[in-house]
Amino acid sequence: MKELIQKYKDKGFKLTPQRLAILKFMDGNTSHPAADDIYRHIKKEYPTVSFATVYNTLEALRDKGEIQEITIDPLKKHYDPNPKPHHHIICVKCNKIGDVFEDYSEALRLPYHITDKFKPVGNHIDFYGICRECQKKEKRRN
Amino acid sequence: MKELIQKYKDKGFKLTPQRLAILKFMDGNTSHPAADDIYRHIKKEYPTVSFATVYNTLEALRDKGEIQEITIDPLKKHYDPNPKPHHHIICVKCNKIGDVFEDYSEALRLPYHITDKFKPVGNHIDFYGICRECQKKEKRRN
DNA sequence: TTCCAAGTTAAGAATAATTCTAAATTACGC
DNA sequence: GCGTAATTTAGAATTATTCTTAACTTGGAA
Repeated sequence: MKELIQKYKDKGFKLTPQRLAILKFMDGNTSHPAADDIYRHIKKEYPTVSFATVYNTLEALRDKGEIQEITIDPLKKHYDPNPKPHHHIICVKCNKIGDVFEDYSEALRLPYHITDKFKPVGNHIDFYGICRECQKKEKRRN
Repeated sequence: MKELIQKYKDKGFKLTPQRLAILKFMDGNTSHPAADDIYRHIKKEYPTVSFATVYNTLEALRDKGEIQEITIDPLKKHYDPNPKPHHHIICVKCNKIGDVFEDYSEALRLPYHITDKFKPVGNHIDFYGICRECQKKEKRRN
């Protein structure tokens, strides 16, 4: 906790109570929350918090490379406090998102006719699947 | 053209002029248009066309497996008339999207601790890059 | 410790993508 | 040509996200 605060102060990140609450919520969180999940959680402690604060903070953290914005759910962005490059798997039924830390970088080479047109700067794999809970629901329905 | 019509008739897809215009626009289109690109194009020929028609048609085509909905641009969905599984590369500056037909399927195996929790149903790689035009713009700025 | 500038917050308006509604219209098999 | 089921339209509604602006904090400097 102290480390968390120090880490951000060192980076010239002004620490307001709202931001601290967001940082605490995100720290080690593997649920890949969307902005409104974060908003609803922070609102319990700071009932007057606004969406702008949530989005501002997420944007600042993203720009500092502290969190990742995940574009896998067509409905909305999700956020991952783990800044290490990794991949994700999303349940096509309920949209739950899981982490995939496997390293595929060696395999993901682009052919010349692509690198000729685009200078590569990164990649991300969207895996699609059906989570255990949704598999169970499917069975029940039969 | 005749084949295009027959193909959809055979599938029990009611062919209205608006739908035909959308099909024609999409056929062989590699620009990965978003709904409003399609809307603006169709509107030239059918000035009274509505967004609902565009979205309805895209949804129907997606459900029939004729087009793919691409979730790579955090701002909006894009559509690809090529139903064959493949990947994409997006320019992080201008959001232009290119196709990547390389086959990485052998490499994209998921570890057991993931398949234990999610039954895999597919995957898609988002490559990020900077397109030639945006590279040029960057240079000019220096 | 107090002060101040720069950055941050809150409320709500604005924007943008997408979906929904309900009534009018149309495709197409018979 | 008819009837029905599907489709279209206009516009309202919804949802995610961004913007605006005035009031308020934070943290460094005096």
